Amino acid sequence: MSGQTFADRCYQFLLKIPAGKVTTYKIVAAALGSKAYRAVGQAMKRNPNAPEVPCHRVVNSDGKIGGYRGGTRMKAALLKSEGLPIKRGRIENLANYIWPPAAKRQF
DNA sequence: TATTTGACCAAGA
DNA sequence: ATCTTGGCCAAAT
Repeated sequence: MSGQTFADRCYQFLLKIPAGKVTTYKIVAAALGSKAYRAVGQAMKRNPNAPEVPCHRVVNSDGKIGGYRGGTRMKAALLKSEGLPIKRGRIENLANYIWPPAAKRQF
């Protein structure tokens, strides 16, 4: 069962993310049971299975867009297309769009 | 096998 | 608010 690499497991997790939601590199790594937040991003750059994998839905923990193979500018445009409020290269109310939903109530 | 690399994160000399 | 530093992990070279 563990025939896949860490990167492959990341792709599967990203596929679970619904449109309009985003996640952070740290969350993905934690969901896989590791702290390799850096290895997650590395997996995208090295082998971005794109466009099969929505790697554009992964942002930084600070709500920043983070990096992208095609440029942060394009990544922001894609997220905007998903309905995410991006201001000056940053996502506002990130906790409201993060995935998986952490807080029980976020009013 | 050892070294280097990053689409990161958190804290602050 | 910004920048710097250190740490962290897996995959590539």
